[in-house]
Amino acid sequence: MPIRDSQTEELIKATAKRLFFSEGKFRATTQEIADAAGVNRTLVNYYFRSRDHLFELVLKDARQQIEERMGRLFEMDLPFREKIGLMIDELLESVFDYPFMDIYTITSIKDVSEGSEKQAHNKEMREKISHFLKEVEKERKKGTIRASSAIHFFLTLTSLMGHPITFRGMYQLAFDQNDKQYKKLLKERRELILEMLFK
Amino acid sequence: MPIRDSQTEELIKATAKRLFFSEGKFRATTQEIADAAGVNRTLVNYYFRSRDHLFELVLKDARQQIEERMGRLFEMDLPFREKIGLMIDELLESVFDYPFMDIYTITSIKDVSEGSEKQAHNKEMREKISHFLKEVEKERKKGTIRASSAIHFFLTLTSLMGHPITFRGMYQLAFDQNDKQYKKLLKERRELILEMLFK
DNA sequence: TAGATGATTAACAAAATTGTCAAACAAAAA
DNA sequence: TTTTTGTTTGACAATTTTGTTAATCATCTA
Repeated sequence: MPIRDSQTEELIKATAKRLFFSEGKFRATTQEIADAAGVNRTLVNYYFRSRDHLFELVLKDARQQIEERMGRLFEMDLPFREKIGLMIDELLESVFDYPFMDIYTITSIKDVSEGSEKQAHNKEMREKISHFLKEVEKERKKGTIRASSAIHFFLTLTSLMGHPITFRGMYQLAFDQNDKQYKKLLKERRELILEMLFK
Repeated sequence: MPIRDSQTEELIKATAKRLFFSEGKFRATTQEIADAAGVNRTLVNYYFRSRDHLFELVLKDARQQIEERMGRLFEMDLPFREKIGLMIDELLESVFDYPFMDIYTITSIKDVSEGSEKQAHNKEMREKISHFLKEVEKERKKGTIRASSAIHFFLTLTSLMGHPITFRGMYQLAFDQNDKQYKKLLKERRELILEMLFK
């Protein structure tokens, strides 16, 4: 099958993405990736040079996928409370795909600080957060939100949204719930979170 | 220095604990551990047989350290709100020591489900949580807390307490804060969290 | 002082993982 | 059909990490 019609490259990439960031197997070997994709191990090198190269590519891909969605939301001109509501929906639906994305970020935070490309990603993140904090501060002065400062609002929001997703595996085990039950539980939290954040 | 007066064993254990669960280097090799402790690599094997053996030992150790403190708190006969306040303090002071403890738990959650010893730890955890949930439910019926159910209360509490600690590295980078500043920020959240949880 | 005991070390072997290479293969183009 | 191009495979070498072994060292005790 010449002339680049093979789906193998895409298959390997998708499989690696799932292993790394959906199942949290950051240490998956080339052999494990190849087995999961049902292809010969050498093909991983053939299409992606090295394991590290593949990892970086997939990391960038998954991040972009998440950030694009969230980015569009940030830009929208909506009442503040509605926007936050949409952010919660967004997380519940999309970030659910890669629950181990942010865990990787934490465990590699020291490496993240170094490296020019990572520095850039870093700066971009800080700017986005800074922009969001200003928006929150405006709202806070209007007196519609409970938090005593923009940072506290931000931390409360991300905590309430992120933690139950990050620790999903643990809580499903602890509460003895299957995927469907747990998702339902998280959906119930939408209004609950909004009421905690706003007066 | 014969007759077991060497501090090397303890030094290696402490160093490994720090690397694994304070710095999040779960993959630290025997060589890295030995270097960090300033001893010969072979001594890791001499005292602990294998790397896995050392890891399990240190994991058990760190967990016990955390659970003992939190356990005592659970047992105490105090007004509910005070108890929750103490739990928050506890986390802010002690769990700070091993911020990567729970991250390890997540990434190894599937392995955790298997293995008889791990099954036991699992069951113990579920019983503790179940006991706590009953206590919350009693309180909820009294009408002193906001949450619509014990599980929601539990999730809100752990989210607000845990998330800023889990993601400490990221947030310190994002907000450009040093350790002292961030700890101060977290202390400010104590009252804030209590007000969100209780009427 | 001589022997015993525990601590430390360097050298070695085994296993796992990675990346490269040349050969085999399949389908399209000449 | 033959050639070309891209794909797939097995074999190999290099590297990393681990755990064992035997030798050496230091101190305590008889």
